[in-house]
Amino acid sequence: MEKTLSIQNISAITGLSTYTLRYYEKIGLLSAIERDANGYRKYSMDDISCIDFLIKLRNTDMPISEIKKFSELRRQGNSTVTLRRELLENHQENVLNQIRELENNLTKINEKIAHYTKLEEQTN
Amino acid sequence: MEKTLSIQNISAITGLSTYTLRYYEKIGLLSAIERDANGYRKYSMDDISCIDFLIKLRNTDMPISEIKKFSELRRQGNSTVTLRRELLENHQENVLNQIRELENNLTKINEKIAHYTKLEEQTN
DNA sequence: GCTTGCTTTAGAGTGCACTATAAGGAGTAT
DNA sequence: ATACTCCTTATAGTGCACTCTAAAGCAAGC
Repeated sequence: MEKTLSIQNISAITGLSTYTLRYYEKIGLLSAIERDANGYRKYSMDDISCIDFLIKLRNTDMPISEIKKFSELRRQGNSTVTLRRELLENHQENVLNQIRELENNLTKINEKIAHYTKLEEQTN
Repeated sequence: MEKTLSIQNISAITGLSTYTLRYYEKIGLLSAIERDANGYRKYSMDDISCIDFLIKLRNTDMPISEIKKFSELRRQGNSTVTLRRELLENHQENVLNQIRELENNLTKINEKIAHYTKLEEQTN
């Protein structure tokens, strides 16, 4: 009685819609998922890890084209570990820049809030 | 001989394309820009500040619909200062959450890089 | 055996934020 | 006066990342 995970299960676990899960598979972000006798998708625990990681890449604004490259490298096996590391290190830099820019912009927003607060105090 | 700023100037200063500048004005992110005798846009220093700030809102992922609300409040004058402050404070929270989530995801990316580095060391 | 509810696929549609095109007007240069 | 280069408007097109629809298959319950 091994646990088989349907597309609905995976949708509930990952938060991605079933549409998105099929879409990601079709465009090659996910390796072809195993099928049962009916042709229904049967997800493994390993598939869940993959999906969780690619969600993190998406959430840090890696474009789908780049995630696809990463997935293809993974499918090519151990010989691509260095390329995968390099791809992630490049992305790491992007994420750091994103954080820095958000922080800079946040400072300006804070200044504006402070300005408005001052105006409110003057009006009272 | 006062300096008049054309749409090209503003494009160069702000980094937004002329298309985008006209688009932002049309949908109401920018208050109607002054025109010269030929109907050409004539931007003021104040317009530049407005544009610079709305670029910061965009860069922190405020949707255009929300920036539009903010711009409309500004146009309504001093009585809306509190509403504008509240809108920005709400956005401030969003930006903080974005930063936090990026940092969490970055941690996972870093872990993956460390994992790959370890694999590379074992292969050597 | 038929309905309900899941699954499959290919392909169409959506929403956001631009980005480009087309048609025409005005100012300057030759 | 004609070409060039800017500007204007309205409107059409693009790219990304989904999101949904349509048509059909299978399987359990009544």
